[in-house]
Amino acid sequence: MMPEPPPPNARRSIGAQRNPASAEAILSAAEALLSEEGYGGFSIEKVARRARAGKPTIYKWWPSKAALLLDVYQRQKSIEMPDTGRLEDDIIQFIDAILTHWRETPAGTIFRSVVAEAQSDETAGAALSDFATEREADTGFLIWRGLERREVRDDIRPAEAARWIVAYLWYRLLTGQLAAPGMTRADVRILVGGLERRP
Amino acid sequence: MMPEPPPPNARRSIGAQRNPASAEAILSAAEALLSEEGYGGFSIEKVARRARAGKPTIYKWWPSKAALLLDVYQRQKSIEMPDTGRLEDDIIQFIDAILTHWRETPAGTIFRSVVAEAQSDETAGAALSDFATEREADTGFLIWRGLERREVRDDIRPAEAARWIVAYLWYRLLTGQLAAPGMTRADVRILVGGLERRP
Amino acid sequence: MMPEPPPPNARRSIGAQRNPASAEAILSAAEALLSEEGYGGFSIEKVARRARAGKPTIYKWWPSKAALLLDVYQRQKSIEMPDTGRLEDDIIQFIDAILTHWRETPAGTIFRSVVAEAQSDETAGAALSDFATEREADTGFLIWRGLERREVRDDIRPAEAARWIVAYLWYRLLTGQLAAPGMTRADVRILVGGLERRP
Amino acid sequence: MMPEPPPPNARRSIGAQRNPASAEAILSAAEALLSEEGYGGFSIEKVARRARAGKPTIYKWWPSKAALLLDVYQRQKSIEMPDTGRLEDDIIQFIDAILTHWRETPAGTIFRSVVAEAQSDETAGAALSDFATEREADTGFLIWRGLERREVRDDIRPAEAARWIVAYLWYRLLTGQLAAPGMTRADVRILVGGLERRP
DNA sequence: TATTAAGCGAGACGGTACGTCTCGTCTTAGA
DNA sequence: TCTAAGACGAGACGTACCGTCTCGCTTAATA
Repeated sequence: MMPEPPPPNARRSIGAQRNPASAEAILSAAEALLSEEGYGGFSIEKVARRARAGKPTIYKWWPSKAALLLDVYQRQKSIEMPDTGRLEDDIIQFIDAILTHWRETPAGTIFRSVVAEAQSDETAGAALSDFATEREADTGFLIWRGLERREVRDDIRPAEAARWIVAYLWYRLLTGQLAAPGMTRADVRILVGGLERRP
Repeated sequence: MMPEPPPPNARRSIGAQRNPASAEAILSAAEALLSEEGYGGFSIEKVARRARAGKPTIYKWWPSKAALLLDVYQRQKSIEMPDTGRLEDDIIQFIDAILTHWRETPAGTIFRSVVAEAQSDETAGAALSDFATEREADTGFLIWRGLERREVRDDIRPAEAARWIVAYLWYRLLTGQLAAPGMTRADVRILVGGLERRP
Repeated sequence: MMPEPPPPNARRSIGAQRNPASAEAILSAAEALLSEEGYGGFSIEKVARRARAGKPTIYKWWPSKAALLLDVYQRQKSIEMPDTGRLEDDIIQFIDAILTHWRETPAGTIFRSVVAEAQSDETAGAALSDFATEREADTGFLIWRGLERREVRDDIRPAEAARWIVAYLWYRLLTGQLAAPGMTRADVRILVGGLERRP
Repeated sequence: MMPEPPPPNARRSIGAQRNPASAEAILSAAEALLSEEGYGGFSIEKVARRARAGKPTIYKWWPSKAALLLDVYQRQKSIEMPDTGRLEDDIIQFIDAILTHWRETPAGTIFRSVVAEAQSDETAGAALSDFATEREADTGFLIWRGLERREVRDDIRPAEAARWIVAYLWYRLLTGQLAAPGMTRADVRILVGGLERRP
């Protein structure tokens, strides 16, 4: 009935300050859980069990499932921008690198979870919206470099153009089309070349 | 101990066949619930209560939450294809019509729910993937008409081009950017005209 | 979507230990429910509702309906052994006291429920069997005192003789013959005096 | 969606009259179900499935689970009264014969189910009470023959004395003490000889 | 050096929802 | 008119999580 003393090797409080080992254990457990069971099998309860952490400890630092998911996603390593010297190839390589990353690491599952969570949690929704804007800006660098190289039309604004790329990436993820070799090249040709017949 | 007989005006069995009134009541209740409380407040339990239906009746016909959500979404009325005589305006009007539809009817919330559900339910995932392909084909009609009118480059394949449009629509929905007047026009200009500097 | 916090006056956790107030509320609710609706109207669901307790709280401490019923029965106050100085009167008074107790308090309904439950639940079956043995031993005290007083034949073993009394009590309960004044006296005469014609 | 035609070998209506084959199939299915799964696994639903009968057909002829259980019990073959020429042996043999019957055929399980059902169903309760009275009368025959043989005290009334025997039998059944060789002999000695020390 | 204050694990708590089972009623289609 | 079939509203089953609360311990910062 009385609480057992914890096993001697357990993490304990380190005083009136956050224990980084706990935060680390929780994030790792969440990541592992997501990659093993996906969003459907993800719960704070399981994370706590796996991390040997108390639920209130989790809620204290991440007030919602969404917050924890976002933190887990932020931990994933980011993708380097390719530099082939040619816009079209840059975009293709960038897209394929991200799709591969999503396919071969937990990152894809984690991000799908964030998107799902954002549909029912307003905080996550706002965070996702901000994140999207940020991705547009980052990705805009590819376009900006194309402008520098005078490959891209002068009236193109990098972030707006990048919006198409980000949307396309999410769409591939959410529809489960992460692995479709060749698809990217054809699709990117359309975006880069436009739809209009040239005079 | 004995189950109460239902009130005399309740829906009853109409024999060894599905009662369409129940199906209707369930779908309506689900739609109303989604539009009032969103995906987060959606549960089979609440749908059953609201529809005055038994849970087993729901599970009998829609084996998962995803199946019910998809059926609710299919009930939404579809959008007519605009025909302005000009590809760019067709696309802009089409996108804005859908965004408006999503913003002003429950359809947006419902579809966000379907997407969320698809991230944890494999069946819904497959259905969403199929649905996406279907939308690409439908939307491809706009491009095809542009080909007919010789507005569009000969080497463009309608469904592939349409994929960009569908992805863009989903992205606007999922990031909560349903109402951004003017945004669509600028973005579509990029897709239609392409990124490349003309020689 | 978010679970409502319980009303401020509700029972809450008192830490990582069982809250006796909850246990008490649950047992009381179960007892009240049984006495009002009988075994047929008894369900864990109703007990939880009535006790304002969560179902999992009940299942945590009483893993089956049978366990809860047995605990509720154990809470009933026990009957004092009469001491009239004469075996036959002791037995009659004992039997009538128990029948009255069963008739005028929830105890009778509760014990009938335990017996019923024991017919489909193995745990309850074993518990009932143990309980019966215990009752035989307890009731044997009446016989033992008769032996002490040299009223009872030397070769009688108290618990065996008491088995007849316990069986008789259960039979009266299960056949709904709790109130039949005079019946007990005649029946007990048979047990005490035996069937055999004396030489 | 439309109901399948039944398999060609199914029992069908034989017109505007009760089909005895259905009644038989239902009773057999109920008996088999009880003996295989016990009272806990017994349900009208399963009986109907097993008998390939419609639930309304069952409810039409047996208005409650209790009624069906009682009918199933009545179908069991009855036990012959032993005639050893000596009261005590008659009673021992009678008791052991019934316990053996209950132990080795479905009859024991069925009767336990009837008793359990009688604790929540008033109809079954009344039927069980009547049944008990009937058993007392039947069993009284043993005592009556003892009277005839002048083995039994003149003031003993057969049905009352038999009540002890019936109670004892039920008790052995309900506490799961069907198989305890030797127990019966010692216990019956007490009943027959009485508790009182002879002067 | 002693006290306080926060963090920590553990886990109980009131709840909601899950997906399944059975209840007893009802209607149909077919013989 | 009776049958098999099965849909129906109702509601209980036992389990998983939710987010909150309290406990008893541990430790760093403060007094």
